[in-house]
Amino acid sequence: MAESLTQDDWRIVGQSALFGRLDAVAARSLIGDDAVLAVARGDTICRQDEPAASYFIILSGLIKLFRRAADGSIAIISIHGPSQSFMEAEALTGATYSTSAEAVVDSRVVRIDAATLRRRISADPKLAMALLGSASMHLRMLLEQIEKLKTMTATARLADFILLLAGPREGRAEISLPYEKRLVAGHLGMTPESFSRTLGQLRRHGVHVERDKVTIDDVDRLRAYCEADE
Amino acid sequence: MAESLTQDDWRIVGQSALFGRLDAVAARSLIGDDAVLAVARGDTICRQDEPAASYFIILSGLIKLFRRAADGSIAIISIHGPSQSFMEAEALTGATYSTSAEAVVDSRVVRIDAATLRRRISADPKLAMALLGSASMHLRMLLEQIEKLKTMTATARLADFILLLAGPREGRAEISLPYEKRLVAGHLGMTPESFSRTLGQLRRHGVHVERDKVTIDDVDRLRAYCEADE
DNA sequence: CGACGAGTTGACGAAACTCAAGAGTCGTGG
DNA sequence: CCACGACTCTTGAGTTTCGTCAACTCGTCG
Repeated sequence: MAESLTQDDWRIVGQSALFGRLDAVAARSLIGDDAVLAVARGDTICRQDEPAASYFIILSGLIKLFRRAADGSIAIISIHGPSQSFMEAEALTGATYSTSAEAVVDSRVVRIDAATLRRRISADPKLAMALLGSASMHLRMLLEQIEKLKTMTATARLADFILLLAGPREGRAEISLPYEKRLVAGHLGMTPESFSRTLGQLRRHGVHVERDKVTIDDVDRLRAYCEADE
Repeated sequence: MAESLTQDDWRIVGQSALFGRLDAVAARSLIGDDAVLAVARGDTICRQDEPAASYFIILSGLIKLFRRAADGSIAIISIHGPSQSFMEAEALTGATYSTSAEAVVDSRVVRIDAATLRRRISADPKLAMALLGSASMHLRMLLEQIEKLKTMTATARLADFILLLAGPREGRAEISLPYEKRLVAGHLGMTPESFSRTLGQLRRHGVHVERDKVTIDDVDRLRAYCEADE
């Protein structure tokens, strides 16, 4: 289960918002030799409401964060990929995990001990700034998500998501969905059924789907629709 | 426009998550003598996407944070009261404000310079921890909000909100809405019309409304409904 | 082959928004 | 003191959106 980091792993850690501005020595001193956690698809990495003893950086794979509501239904909060970190704010403040984390596909993550981090932070103000930057980024992501949930229809949110995948491209674009459709649906706050229908409706705006491949006839046209809704 | 802090003001600042664990001397050194901003109802304190030069602590009144979407519609993110801080993460990381802030009623806030804070943070690791704690708390609030938007119906969200106001009380409870109904509606992600109707529907569950006074016949019954939805 | 899970599709109903009109409240100015 | 306008809140009617339940297809894997 526990391994040590490869050369490639260190490169990915170095690209993270947390360690990007830290020198390699400082980074290595925070990460133990047996810090790598290999998790299979469906494995739980940490559970909502349990004490936050560690935080994590993703080396490979995909991790979804979700919350379980009082009535048992679950809300997917976000889905993260390589070199992204999660649970740092919880671990640092000694709180409980505010979401559960589960591997969407087989993944590898680095587990970093919170107590060690807390000791280091007193000595290194740069580390504090890095953590604050990361927390600030997460705040921004969540704010955007709330804005979209409150102001956009499900159709618009889906179009927006596809456009996010398309990136800054123009004209025709072909992309593949990064993970299962039911997950995308949950991420966007709708049911798989609605997702399927909505995707069908977008055909009218030049979006074609086959399997997990999505083709956009004209990115700008879709973007225009998305902002105007209509 | 600019005043200095009264004795009471310092007390309120001391109760904030940011300065609660800091000694008074450290707090005073961060806050200038003319730091108090008196804002009238409707005044804007800062604007989304502008560079974050300061952050704020509320002394009195109510401040709403909101985002303007691409299509012009606005999403209320949160509403804060005395001794709560906002924009600290943005100010500290030198980013732009991720929401706009506007006074809901006549209010007084302390403006704190971000550059000063950034200098201090290197010297005082406690300050860094206080800021991280505050950011972590905000993250938690937003997560909860996303969970509720994704899993609860508007009716359940409204019931939940009323229960929040009722606090840990049991049995019969009479409370008054903290601010205009249209604001509450926006906060819960619905239109004023839906809010009005939904409030009417809750009569079936022992909720009576007159003006801004809300009476709950049996808090536990409402709580049960809220968790089961039904 | 058969079981399973993901995805799609259909039918139906409930939830929520829009547009529109009306009631009540408050402050201002004549 | 009253009339007016501005604003909030409510109510009504009609429509759209979205979730639910169910059946069915399809690909995968044993």
